[in-house]
This record gives sequence, C-alpha cells and structure tokens, in this order.
Amino acid sequence: MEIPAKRILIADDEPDIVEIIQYNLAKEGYEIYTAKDGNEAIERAKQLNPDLIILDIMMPKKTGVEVCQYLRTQPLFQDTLIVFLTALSDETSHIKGLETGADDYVSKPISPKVLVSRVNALFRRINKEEGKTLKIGNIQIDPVKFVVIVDDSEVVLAKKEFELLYLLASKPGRVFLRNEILSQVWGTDVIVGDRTIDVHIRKVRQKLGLDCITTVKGVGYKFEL
Amino acid sequence: MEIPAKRILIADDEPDIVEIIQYNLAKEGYEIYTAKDGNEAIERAKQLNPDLIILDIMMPKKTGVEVCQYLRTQPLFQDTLIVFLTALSDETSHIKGLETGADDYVSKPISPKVLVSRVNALFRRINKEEGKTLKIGNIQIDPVKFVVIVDDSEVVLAKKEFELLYLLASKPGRVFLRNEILSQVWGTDVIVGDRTIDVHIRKVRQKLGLDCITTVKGVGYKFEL
DNA sequence: TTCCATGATTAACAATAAGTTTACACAAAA
DNA sequence: TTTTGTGTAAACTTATTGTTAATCATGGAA
Repeated sequence: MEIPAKRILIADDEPDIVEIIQYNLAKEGYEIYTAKDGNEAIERAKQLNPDLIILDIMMPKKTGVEVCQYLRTQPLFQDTLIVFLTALSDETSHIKGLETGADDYVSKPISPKVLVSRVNALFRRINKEEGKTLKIGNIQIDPVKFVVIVDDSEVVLAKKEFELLYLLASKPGRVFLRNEILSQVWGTDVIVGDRTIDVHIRKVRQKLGLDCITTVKGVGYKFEL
Repeated sequence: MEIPAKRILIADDEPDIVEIIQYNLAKEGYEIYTAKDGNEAIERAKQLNPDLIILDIMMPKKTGVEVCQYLRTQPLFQDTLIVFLTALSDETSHIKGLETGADDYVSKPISPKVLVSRVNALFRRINKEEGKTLKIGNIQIDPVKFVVIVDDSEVVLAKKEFELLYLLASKPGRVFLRNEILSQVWGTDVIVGDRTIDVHIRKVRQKLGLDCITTVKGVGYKFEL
C-alpha cells in the first residue's frame, strides 16, 4: 500500500525561519508548503488541505490564533493538526493557542531537531488514534463519523454507498473488479444482479457531484482524484 | 454510568515541584499520585494504572526515559499518556523522550498554567473524556448531578435515557453502532429487543425538544450539534 | 458503417430499518 | 396498598435503502 507523503503548511513572515523549518522537515520526507501571512495561510490551507499546519503566532494580516480559530470552524480542518510557533516568553498566547484547539506549540528560538521530533510524535499519535479517515484531495471520508466531506460541505451517503466509496477510495487509482467489489461490500453469500453495482456507483457519483469514479470497461471501477 | 476522575502519576525527586504540580492539577479535578524515583514510578504505575504519567527526566534509580521505555514495552501502558519534565537546556534528552514514545514534554522551570493547559489538551486530544460535565453548544450534560440543561432550562431524563445521551454526546459526530450502544448502556449480558433502543432514543429526542441525535440507517446513531 | 457488448440511466418495486403508539411488568415512593 | 415512574415488548406505520428490470447510450470490433 502506497502511503502518500504527509503535507505540511508553514506560515511565518520571517523567511529565515521558514527556510530552516522547510529544510529540516523536507529531509524527513514531508511535503512542505509555505505562506507569508495569516490570509495566505488560510488560502493555501484550503487549496492544499495539508495534514499539519505550523502557524507563527505573530504574523501580518491575521495572527496564528485567528487563523486557527477560523480553520477550526471549517469541517475540513476539524482534524487537521495545528502547531503554533511562539516566542518563549509569550505564555498567555500559547495557552490561548491550546484552548483554541491547537495540537501543540513550539517555542522560539526553534531548534530544528526539536521541531522535527515534535512533528513526528504528533503524526505517530494520530496514526494510533484514527488512522482511518481517508483524505484524497478535497474529499474526506470518515468511517467513524460516517460522513463524507467534499469541499467543506457534508454529503450524506447510504450505508452501501458509503462502503462502496470507502472501498474504492482506500486505494486510489487501483482498479477493483466487479467481483472484488461484490465480495467486499456485499459479502460472498449474497447474490445480487449485475446492475446493482452500477446503480450504486451512479448514486455515489451523483451525490458527490464529482467525477472521481472512473469506469474501466470490461474490468471494473477505480477511484481517481 | 459513572465517569471516574482521571488519574495522574507524578514522578520527580524534587518535593517542591511535585507539590506545585500536584496542587494545580488536583484543582482541575484530577486524582494525583506521586513517586520519588524511577523504580517507584514503575511500581506505582502498575498498581494504579493511571491515565497520564508525568516523568522527570533526571531522577534517581531510573531516569524518566528509562521508565518510559520500560512502560512502553508493557501492553498495559501502550496507550497511557506520558509527559516528560525536562530542563530547558537539555535538548538532547527531550528529543530522546519523544522518540521513546512520550506524548509531550514540558520544560523547567514549570509554569503551572502551561502545564495544566497542556495536560487538559492531551486529554482532550485523546478523547478519553474529562470526567466532567459535557458541554456541546447550548446543551450541558452533568453526570455527577445527573442533570441535563438545554438553553438554561433543566430537562429531567430517566436513567437509561441519560446514559444513552451521555454516551452519544461523549463523542459528538461519531456514530455508535446499535451493538455498541447495547453493550455500553445495557451491558453485554442483558438481551433486549430490537426496538428498545429506538424507543429510548425517541424519548430523549422528545424530552430535549432538539434535533441533535441523527439516525444513520443500518449503522447506528450519532450526536450532532 | 453496423452490430454487439458493456455500462448508464431511470423508475418501479421489494426489503429493511427505524419511528410510533400502546400496553404491561416491575420497582420504588407515597 | 396504591400510585407513579421507568424500562421493555409487541404491533403497526412510515421512510429509506437496496435491487431489479426495462430502456437508452457508447465505444470498439467486424
């Protein structure tokens, strides 16, 4: 199973700091994106849907705390990891940070090693906890909440529809034979007609309003972007 | 359904520090236990099975890192939260701490506020739930007083109804299967008919006068907004 | 081009799950 | 003992979900 690289968005107005962080995290195999101020951070976050966002508290346009507060109101970023960068002395704001829904904070001056360890630890923790929510592009599929989020709006799927989507999306790009789909979603002992899958595929496509399920004629279906 | 207070074990050889931490965390409603060195920490951890362990890195007998390493080999402590206390300058060891499987670290000198926030944040993150009143939007659910408050007015629920609501509300958004609900609220050994849950759900909905329990057909129920 | 195979589409229907109401047993309170 | 409140069951209704079958579109092979 391919595991796509985790994406990290760094937002800080000091280019030097950004560069140091970027360099060190990239070395660990993360995909790094950057932003220079609060507004850009929000914009890029929506664009990229990163797995983790590192926010400097003191930034032009919007402070890190404001960015965090805003993002947390969006369903898409409910579970996104957020880490604050804060001046060591600035105790108040980092408390506010944690209250706001940040997952961690790191004090300046930043030690690259510390930051990397902290980031790794966060991802490790997340993997243990949920490990199940699928994120592909602007789509999130959460089997715990039984919810699909497309571009910030929730889509309600019926049980079979959800299971079908979840199966396909669990290995994006891979083609699932009709047989496979049947036995995975319907089980081996139930016998259903040929058109049943088609109909469900159709409903999913319709509800998502996205062309993300591709037909491979004579073979099966696959989930793609 | 009783929710026991979270138990925290503090291990540090400096009595002053232990006392400060103990005082501040106890004030938050946690149950605090203490140990003076590495060996005692392990011993008491096994005895108490705490929810969170705060380990000073520099301790007699065994260092915090060693204690952590040992505990992580035990299945019982696989998911126990572990936080290190470390001297600010001591960067190496706290990196080692995170690598060892700690969930967080706090630098000395310790600010009580910071520590408390951090501990709260950890528990929130893990969602082991604070044994406290649940507040979701304009609803408050107090398992101690056995009272539900909706928009400033008290709603009286029967025992099973309350337990059911509390379970669902403890993880808003998450879907609980009928099975789960049965075993959590009714227990595994009681066998009740299929419609029993429905009836109770109905009563809760009715009494709350709010549409906050969503049905996911074929799957279960969830608490939302 | 024509034909055939494979899906897509749609509406109708069947199966399933949940909502509702009523009734009843049982325990605690009056 | 009577009353009241709580929890469960049963019978019935309603809504949603899943399946089928009939028909239409499309692309590739002959």
